[in-house]
Parts: sequence; C-alpha cells; structure tokens
Amino acid sequence: MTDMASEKTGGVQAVSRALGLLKRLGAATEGQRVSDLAVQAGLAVSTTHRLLTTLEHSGFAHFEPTTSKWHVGHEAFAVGASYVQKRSYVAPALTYLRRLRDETRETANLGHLDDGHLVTLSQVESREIMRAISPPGGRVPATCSAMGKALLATWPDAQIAEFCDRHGFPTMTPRSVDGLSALMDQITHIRAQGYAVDNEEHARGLRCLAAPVWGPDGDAVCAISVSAMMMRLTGEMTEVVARRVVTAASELTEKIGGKRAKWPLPTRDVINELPRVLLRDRMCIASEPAPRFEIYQVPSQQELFIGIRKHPPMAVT
Amino acid sequence: MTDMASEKTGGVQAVSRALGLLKRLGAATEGQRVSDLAVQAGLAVSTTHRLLTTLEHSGFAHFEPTTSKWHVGHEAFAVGASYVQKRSYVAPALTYLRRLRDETRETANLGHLDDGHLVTLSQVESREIMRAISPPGGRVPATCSAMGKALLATWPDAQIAEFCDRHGFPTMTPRSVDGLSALMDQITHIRAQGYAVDNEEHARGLRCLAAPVWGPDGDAVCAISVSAMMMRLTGEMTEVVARRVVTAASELTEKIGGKRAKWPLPTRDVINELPRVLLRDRMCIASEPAPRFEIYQVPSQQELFIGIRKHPPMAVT
DNA sequence: AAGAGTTTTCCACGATATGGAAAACAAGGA
DNA sequence: TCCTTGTTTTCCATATCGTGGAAAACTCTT
Repeated sequence: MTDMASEKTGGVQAVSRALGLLKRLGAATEGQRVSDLAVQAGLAVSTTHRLLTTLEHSGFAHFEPTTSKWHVGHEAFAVGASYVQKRSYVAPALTYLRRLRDETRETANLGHLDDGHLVTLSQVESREIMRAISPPGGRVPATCSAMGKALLATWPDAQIAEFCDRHGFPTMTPRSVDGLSALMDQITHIRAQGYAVDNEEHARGLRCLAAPVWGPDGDAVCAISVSAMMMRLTGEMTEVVARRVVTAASELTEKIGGKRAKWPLPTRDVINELPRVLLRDRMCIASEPAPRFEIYQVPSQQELFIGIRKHPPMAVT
Repeated sequence: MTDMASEKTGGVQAVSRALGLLKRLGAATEGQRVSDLAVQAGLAVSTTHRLLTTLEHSGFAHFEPTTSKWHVGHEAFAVGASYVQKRSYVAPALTYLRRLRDETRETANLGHLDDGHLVTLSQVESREIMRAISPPGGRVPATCSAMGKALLATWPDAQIAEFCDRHGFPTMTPRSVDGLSALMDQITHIRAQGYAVDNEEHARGLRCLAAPVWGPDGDAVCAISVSAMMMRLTGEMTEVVARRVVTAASELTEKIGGKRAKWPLPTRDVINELPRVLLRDRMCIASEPAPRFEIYQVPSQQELFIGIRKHPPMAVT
C-alpha cells in the first residue's frame, strides 16, 4: 500500500487523485493523517489537503479534529449502500445465507459479477475460530472464485470465451484456473452437477462451493456459496455441503420469482439423507461460545421464535 | 432533484462535480444517461462524460453498454462498506435488531451520530404492509430523530448546547423540536426513563422509540430504535415496546463490552410481564406470509437451530 | 436507407488546480 | 513558562490541466 505506482490518469487528474485518496481511506483500518496519505499517494501535502477538504465538503470524507485523522464519510456510505439496495435479491438472500451458515457451520456468501470480478455483496460469518471471511465489497477475478465460475457456467460458451479474451486469467494461487480449456472442463462439470468448486484457487487452504441464483428473466443474477478451510470441507462433506448450497440457491431463486434453471437439483430424498452425514465427527471450536438458543412462542401467533437463553423473551415454551 | 442550485465549489471544482454526479447516481433508482445527468448537474455533456469516465476508471461508476446508462460502481460499494465495517458494533447488533423486529413486529434500526445528523447504519424491516423504512445510509438531523435525541441525551448539557449552536434546529415536520429549551425538556425525560421518543418529528405518522448503546470507554456509540406507524404504536404499547428497545440496547452494550450506563434499566420482572400485553389484538397483515419456523437440533451439538418448514433441515426434534 | 437523438472524441482557450514556501497550530521538553 | 519539533493549514504566482463548443461516431426508429 505504498506508492500505487501507476499515476494512470484515467481522465480528470484531480478527480482520479481524490478517488485514490478515498480508496486509501477505505482500505486503511484506522484514520489516516494528511501527511501520510500524501506520501502514500505521492502528492504534495497541500494538494492532498485540498482534495481531502473537497471530499469532506461533499461528505465523502470526514476529519476528526481531536485526533486530526481522516476517515471515510457518511456520503460514501450512502452511495455505496445504494449499490446493494438496487439489487433486489440481496435483502431476501440474508435469510437463506444465515440458515446455510447454521446448517454447515461455515461462512455463507452472496456475490455477483461486476466487470470481470466477483464482488461479495453479503456474508454471514462462520462461528469457527478459523473461518473464511471476504467482507462485502471485496473483489476477486471471476475465474478464481467458485461463485464466479458458477455464474460463468450459466453463460453460453461463446460468451465465456469472449469474457476470457477480455479479462484473461489472472491467478491468485498456483491452483487458479489458467487457460480456456481448463476452465471449460470445469464449466462442464459445474453444469452437470449444479454447483461450482474452488479448490485453493482463490486462497491457499480455502475451499468454496457455489451455486447460481436465477432471476425472473432466466439469467443468473447472483450466486450463493459456502467457504471454509479445506481440512473441514473434505471428502463426503463436500457433496453434502454442496447440496445445501444448491438448495439455498434455488430457494432464493424461487423467492425472487426467478425462472427455475434446467440445472440439476437435489431431490428431497437426498436432502433428508444429508443431516446424518453432515457435521459428524466435526471438531467444533467456536470462536465465540456458540449461543444457546431457546425457543419461544408469541402468544397470539403460531410462529415460533428463537432467543438467547440469558435474556428470556416472550413466554418460554 | 433538478438543479441542486448551489454550485458551491468546496475546494477543487472538478472533484466536487464528480462527487455530485456520484451522489446522483446513488440517489437515482435506476441507471442514468449522460445527457440527463448533465442537465441535472448543470454541466456540459462533454464535461459530464469525462467526469463519469474518470469515475469509471477508478471503479466508482459503471457504464452499462447495452442500455448506455450509468450506475454506481463496485468501488463505491467497497469504500462505503468500510464505513460500517470499521464500527465494530454494527455486526453484532444484527442479532438484536432481528429479535427486536420479531418481538415487536416493527422495523428495528441501528444508527449513530455523524456531523450533526443521525446516520442509519443498519435496519431490519418489519413485515407489515405499512412499515417504516429508512435505508442504511440515510441521514436525519439529530434533533428530529429518536436515536439522535437518545444519543444527545448521553452528553453533558454544555456539549448539547454547543451542538445546537453549531447545527441549529432543522425541522422536518411541524412537530420537530425547535429550540434549546424544548430539547432540554425532552432530554430530561429521556435520561429519566432511559429511552427517547419521536412523535412525528421526523415524518408525519411515524413514531419512533430509541435507546443508546454504550461503548467500552463509557461513551454512547450508537443507538437502537423501533419505528412504526403511530396508529400501531400507541398507549400502553409505547411503554412495552420501549422496554424492549432498552433491553436490546443494553444487550448490545454488554455484547460489545460496553460500560453499563447509569440509566434506568428494565427489571427482569417487567420484562417477563410484557409479552402478555404486547401484540395483543394487533392486526397482522403480513406483506409476505410470515414464515412458519421449525426447530431442529444438530445431532452432535446442544444448540437448537431454526428453519423454515417446507425445507426440513437437519434432524427434526 | 435515411433521420433523429444519442454518445464520444477533439481542440484551442483560459480558468483552475498545483506545489513550494510561509504561517498557524499542537504537543512535548527543558 | 517558553522554546522546539512536527504537524496542519493558508497563500500565491505559474502553467498545467480541465473546460465546453462543435464535429464525428454511434444507436436505434421509421
């Protein structure tokens, strides 16, 4: 995060520089000082200060006078939030992601393709100590991601080829897909089995299983995945978790009024078989003591709700 | 959303203009064309196009070639997401918000103060047809919001006065607080009862109840609220829901290791009394059929999980 | 194929962003 | 208390860089 080298002025210099500063503010874990930002961005301090002031006037940056540090401003949040709010499948997805997380005890993700990359839109974290996290907003080259490959697989072959021409095969690990033929081999598998696999193609030690979610007009709009350490997602577990992912994806498809794909779907029998296998003999070292849930019922309603033991809600069953 | 009038160049003109365009992209419900943006912003088409191109190079804007419309880009999302990710209380808050929503059947919100305004950080929507929504990223003058007033009430009087000097009393409805003495009257009540009320001070027909959440260093860091149509949050319901809100806020306080406030807290007895009153005789017209939950248990675990009936998860108890 | 309504590129002009240097702070240290 | 040091902030002359008109390249309609 030092120089960002390329002073690639993609148009208006001042704007590029300001946006670069904004990115740095976003990437930094804590507030940044003017002078630090200046050297990082290779700009004069006065220029940096002026740009930051401009960002602040629009609410995109915020200056904390007590610490004299700069932070991302509320307007950046507002604009960024609109990115997901306009995608109507994100909100309803949360329910399924949460359930997927609880079923598999691993991290569940929602993502979609944007400019050749898979952008993580939403995520429900595993409670395990070692867990995969890719915070919303994160980007990975589509071909290095299970969700990305699951979505590509829904495209016609010609379009996939064109995509690869344009974006190439950036690799993130030695196991990342490199080359069209390798990719198409995987695509074939994905179409046959209904889900995509990422074996350490994104990060070493990480395995990821993903399935596409379909929109009303018959195109895939996003994907759902589960990501976990390889050692915890191995052998028969893979198949079991994959079925869960596919189920979650088709539930979300249904929820958003999507056209059911022609892809293979797990039969009810298969689903009901799974629990016995799933989670057997798993080491469970929760990073936070797994909350003890308690079931309770709203008097006037039929629904059951769930709460945490120490704060008894409603009438306890 | 026509002219935005004030060409107030808060520093670097080009940057201000670009950020203005970005805001418009965020505010618009659908993609915007170059020419429309140009007239809205009062800029030459060529200038607009150049600025948009610059935004695109940095990933803050995205051009959809098929429709030739501009949208907010992934980088804006990434930067915006960092705004909440850096506030460590947002993620853990979701659990309590969701519960609060289920308990009260109304919309639950999380917000904090930023630059004199209350910024909504997170929200779990009611399932009612008529429901309050204030999407994450939204801003209201602090004094027009229950959460805002709840947070102000945690400050020393002198600081509140200074705050009002600086920001004045912008009003959003005829009932919005206007004037320091009126505000301080409310503050006194808030401190006494432990929660703040907003009676149509933000929007006509909307009532809101909020309580502050405390951080480790003894300062309030954010607030939790429930907002609903006045007609559904009236009389004894108000007190009942308020207690729920206070409880949720103090649970979150505890969760994030915050210093328990000296504010009044509901006793356990009170809490257990509430459900009988709550939700009695309520019209329940769910916008989506309220899901029927089913409880199930992970074989190797003690915890109980909850799922939706039509897709039986795990072994059913 | 022709036409209207776009988006995109080009270019000379001068408005405007730039960075050095100096001034105003803020935080320690003697 | 008053320096000293390391900041942040303001100022200003310079020419760089952004600007908007106009023309060219597109897209869809008719």
